[in-house]
Amino acid sequence: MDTKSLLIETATILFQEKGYKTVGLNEILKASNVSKGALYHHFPDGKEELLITCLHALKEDITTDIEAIFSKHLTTKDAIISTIDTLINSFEKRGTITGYTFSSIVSEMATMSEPVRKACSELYENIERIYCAKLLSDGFSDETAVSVSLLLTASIEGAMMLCLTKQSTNPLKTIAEQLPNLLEKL
Amino acid sequence: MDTKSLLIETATILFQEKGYKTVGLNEILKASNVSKGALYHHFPDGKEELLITCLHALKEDITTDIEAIFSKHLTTKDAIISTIDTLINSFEKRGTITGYTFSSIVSEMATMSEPVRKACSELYENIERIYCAKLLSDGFSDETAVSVSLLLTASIEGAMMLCLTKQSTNPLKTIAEQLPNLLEKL
DNA sequence: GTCTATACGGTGATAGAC
DNA sequence: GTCTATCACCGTATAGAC
Repeated sequence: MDTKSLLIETATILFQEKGYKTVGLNEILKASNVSKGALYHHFPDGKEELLITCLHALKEDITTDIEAIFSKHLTTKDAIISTIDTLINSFEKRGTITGYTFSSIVSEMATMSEPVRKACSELYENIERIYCAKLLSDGFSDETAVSVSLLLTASIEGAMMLCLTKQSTNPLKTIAEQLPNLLEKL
Repeated sequence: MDTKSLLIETATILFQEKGYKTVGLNEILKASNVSKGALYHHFPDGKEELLITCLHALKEDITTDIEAIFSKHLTTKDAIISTIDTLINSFEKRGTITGYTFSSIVSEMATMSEPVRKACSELYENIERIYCAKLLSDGFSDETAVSVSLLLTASIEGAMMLCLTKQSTNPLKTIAEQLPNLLEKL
């Protein structure tokens, strides 16, 4: 793999696991066996440019993954359960959730850097768009679809936070039980 | 006010607004007009001890505030709407949410420091306990009350994250519309 | 209890050889 | 394109006077 891709890949994992400020350039460099000079060659604006590039790459990956899950299931209900299952598995394997969340980056950087905030915003919008499309195909009205897709995104993101805090997958499991309730009874 | 309380108060606000790593000791000291020597007199273990103390104080404050709101309303539905309204007002006034969330600290520190993780965990448990008690008094079963109180906590926390990202209060407003739906149709 | 001055490590970033 | 050496700066933490 080329140096730039390697940098993006390792940095993405580290940022997701530990947040932005916590991860130093040296840590990324050591983990990827790349020199400081090479990094600044590919990312002249340094750490923040690297982060934004990571977020863009992450957007593509997440979109692809969730779309794959959603195309495999007929209803939003089934697709959401399957999505949450994937998150639970990821959490049980790695202890942290990588690949789907970036809450640490949002809460650290949303108020500090406008470009980063925008990149995060686009990411959430993409996720909501997928949920929304499925809800529409389920037969929900435009308005409900938009509202519910936001509620789904919020509750999943919040549940991941609770999983991190309680160091348990129970929060995700609980909402996986409760959310279908909501989707059926609309 | 005594130095120690002043330190806790200003640090709490800054940590909530900007996260843990982002806020330097110097920034806290300058904002509170306290010297470095005084800080290390009151908090010999430094920054992390200060953070944990802040989280404990925050737990008391949040518990008191939410309990006050919940005692003013008859049903969980009304109480939750009122709670979310408070959050929306706070967000519209200050631009960031202080006083109720600490997501930045959770996502930054949960995997890094066990004592901090524990303090955050206690905070969430307190909030969920209040929700749960009200749900029981609404007549829900034990099991549903526990599950729903977790879903409420998760969706509110997640919605605040989305508000931060989108720089809008719409996410909170949307879930304020959707959650009653869930509470009625159980 | 509070102050100032200082220590020391690590940070992001740059320069220049190859 | 990649390396090493070096930069200035800021972080937390400490020491000792008052």
